[in-house]
Amino acid sequence: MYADPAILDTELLNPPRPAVRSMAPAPAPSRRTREQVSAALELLGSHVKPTRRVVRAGETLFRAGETFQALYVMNSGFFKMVNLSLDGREQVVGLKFRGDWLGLDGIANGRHTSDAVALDVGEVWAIPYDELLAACTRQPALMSIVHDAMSREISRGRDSMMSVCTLPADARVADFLYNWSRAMGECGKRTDQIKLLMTRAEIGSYLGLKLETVSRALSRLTRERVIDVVDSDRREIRISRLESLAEFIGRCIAPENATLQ
Amino acid sequence: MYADPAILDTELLNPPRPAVRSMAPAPAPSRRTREQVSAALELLGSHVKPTRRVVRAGETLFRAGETFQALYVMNSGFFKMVNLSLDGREQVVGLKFRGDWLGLDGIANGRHTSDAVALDVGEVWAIPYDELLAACTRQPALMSIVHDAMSREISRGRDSMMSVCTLPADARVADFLYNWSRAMGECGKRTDQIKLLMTRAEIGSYLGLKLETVSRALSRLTRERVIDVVDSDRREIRISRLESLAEFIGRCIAPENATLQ
DNA sequence: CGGGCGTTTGAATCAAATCAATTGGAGTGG
DNA sequence: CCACTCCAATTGATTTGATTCAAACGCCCG
Repeated sequence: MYADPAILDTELLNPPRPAVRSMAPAPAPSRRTREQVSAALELLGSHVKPTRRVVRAGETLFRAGETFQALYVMNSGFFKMVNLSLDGREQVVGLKFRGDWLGLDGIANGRHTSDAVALDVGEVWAIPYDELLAACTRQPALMSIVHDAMSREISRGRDSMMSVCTLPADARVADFLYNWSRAMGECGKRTDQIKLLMTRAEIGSYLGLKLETVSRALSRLTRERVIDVVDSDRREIRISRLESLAEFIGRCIAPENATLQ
Repeated sequence: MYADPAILDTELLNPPRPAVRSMAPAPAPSRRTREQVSAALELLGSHVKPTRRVVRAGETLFRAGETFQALYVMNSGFFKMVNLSLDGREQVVGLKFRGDWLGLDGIANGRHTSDAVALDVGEVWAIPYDELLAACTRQPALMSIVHDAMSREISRGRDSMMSVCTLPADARVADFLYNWSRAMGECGKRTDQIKLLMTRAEIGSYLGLKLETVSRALSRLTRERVIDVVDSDRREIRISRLESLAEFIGRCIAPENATLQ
């Protein structure tokens, strides 16, 4: 994404690649469709009997430290995953949408390692882990679904890492909006107007920024007509064209090329 | 880790927790023993027939964009995972040690999303994914191993995120050394003297820092007698006491408390 | 011996954090 | 209804931690 053919493959950290490689098909953006998610949920519902649970905004599904015994699949709603280190540092380390699984990090540990906090009303399906394992051996398709979910979480984590480590503040916020909008698309919701369910502080936490920096970035995006803050409480954002967000990011990375050429 | 009872649970991003919660058992640090890893490898070897492959330093096991068809389990050696975005940003997004799995992010995609580059000679076991799936249905214990590996990768990714987003540069480098040393322990190697197999630039990339910043951090750690650069090519690091690294991190977070009290 | 690369270190610069003040709702209670 | 507080957000001024730019060193290798 945000392709800019000007700069490509610095070969800084990697052995030189074969020339063809730049021509290789773009790493597929791991897009899921609403239908795929629904199909997965359906399969799941028919092979295990998940306990449906409705959560309201602010409720906590589980907390770090609690013993792990069930996974949760989101049927609707939004969650943030919050990590707290022993020395008191706290961070939003992930955001979850429909079709995502919660609690995967607990499998290896026997304990959850973060808190799952609902950002809105939603429904999750609780699946005791041992039951899931049993069902997976009977139903290989189910196993694939679980693996896919875990794999996707790994990829997303890396993308976040990339964003945080290689993008300046403004671009990071733009990237955040871009991804949120895409996620809405995957849930079958509108992508051109999104409701941020977090405070600036929470967004900042997720992006490794302070709340003032997030606010300034949003102001700049508004000033440059990339977004509109449709208001009431400043959390409703209109995105005219999704590509303009990508372009904005490109401008942040390769500045002053606006005048160039 | 790096517990400092002074600051605890800011409740900034979270609903207030029940008071007992601070007393809950510390989130288990997901420690693996050398024996656990060996047992897993053994089970794996006896239920699928992995193709053993020896890689030499600098070799690439797979590249982003290649079609995914096999997973790789490390029996020895070290790998870095490198992501390259289309606009030319490049980053080391993960480090892998014995017992770790490579390529998990490809499952959901059908393509690998990063390059796996060996930092040293090592042996990996290649396991075609479809064979693994088949074996998992026959052998539930195998499935658990795979899930554990994925789960651990998810947790580790979040830990990295925490480190990058909430620690200042010096502490990040210290944390990096701490984790590397722990990882060596899990491989059954010495933890008090470690050989960094990366340049400062690579370490910086992994930590979201520039190479000069990494260098300065290492200098400071040396000056404060937390580490020794045992030299030749500056990559061999002696760590007298692992706890002093944790203490150093604590000092970075809560400065000037040295004089306080 | 000379060139290249990784590293260290200093000085200048810059992006983001910090500090601080103001606004504007939402909710409360008189 | 208005005065009140509380909290999220915005914006400006200032500071600071990390980057950038630059120079120099040591080491390996042809």
